Amino acid sequence: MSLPFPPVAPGSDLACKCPVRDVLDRIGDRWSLLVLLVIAPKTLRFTEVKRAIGDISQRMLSQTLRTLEKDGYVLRTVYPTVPPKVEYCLTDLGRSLLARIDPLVEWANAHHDQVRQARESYVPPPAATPL
Amino acid sequence: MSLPFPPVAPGSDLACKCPVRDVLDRIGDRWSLLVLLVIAPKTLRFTEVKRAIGDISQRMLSQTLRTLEKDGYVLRTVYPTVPPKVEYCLTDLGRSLLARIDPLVEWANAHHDQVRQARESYVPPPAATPL
DNA sequence: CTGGATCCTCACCGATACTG
DNA sequence: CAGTATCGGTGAGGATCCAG
Repeated sequence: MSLPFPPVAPGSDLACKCPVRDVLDRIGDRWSLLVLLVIAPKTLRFTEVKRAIGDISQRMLSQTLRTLEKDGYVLRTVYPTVPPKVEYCLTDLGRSLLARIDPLVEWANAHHDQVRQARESYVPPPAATPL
Repeated sequence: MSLPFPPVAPGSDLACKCPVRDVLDRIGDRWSLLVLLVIAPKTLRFTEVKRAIGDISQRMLSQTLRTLEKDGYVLRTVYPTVPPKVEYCLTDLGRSLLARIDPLVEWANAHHDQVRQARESYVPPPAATPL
């Protein structure tokens, strides 16, 4: 089998975690990827990240940044000032990952129209022959 | 700003849909990516796809394949035989997309250990100074 | 400013049963 | 074999309040 991941027995503990799922399930969530892209160009503060994305709750941003930091993609720097100041930037690992993601972003921008067109022109197969 | 996507006003209709979100939110769901990877090497039948992934319900496989077909990534071919036979394969668009995803998969396999290690060695900042 | 704690809702998804 | 329909549990995530 040349699959990049093994089949998972339905009953098995999900902890099996093939690399593909383990890594991509994380950055595949609603916000992680956007956060990585936002802080990629330059180090940003919490509020700046929030503003750059726009629609993201404080809760989710905090949570997402924490996970990204935990996975080693993001470096969190705290300045013990008052009011507090916290900066976020990519680690080498984060930049390494993002290098593989950028082509994907470019692709999305380039082929977005094509996808939208496919959606519009799609005709669902007849569910069942009515009388 | 050199961001690959614009900020989204919190109150705004989500239909704004920048390409990045529109494309990646879809394939970023739990199953789409796995399905694409599974049918990439060769055309497969419904049951074969299901078996290859292992833990995926009939419902989600059906639903995922339908969406992928609608977005133009997957071609669905029905053979009017009995019992019915339906085959799924990638379209050119699907292969084009997958070409940008494969590097990501390779990266995941290559750096999985590094990520896992980062997670283990992570120490959360003290929540608050206890008495 | 930077979050943590709580509450609450809704969409996701699995299980099951049924059809062509 | 290849799905659709329905039901119900669960968890992601938004809103809000509070603290350092």
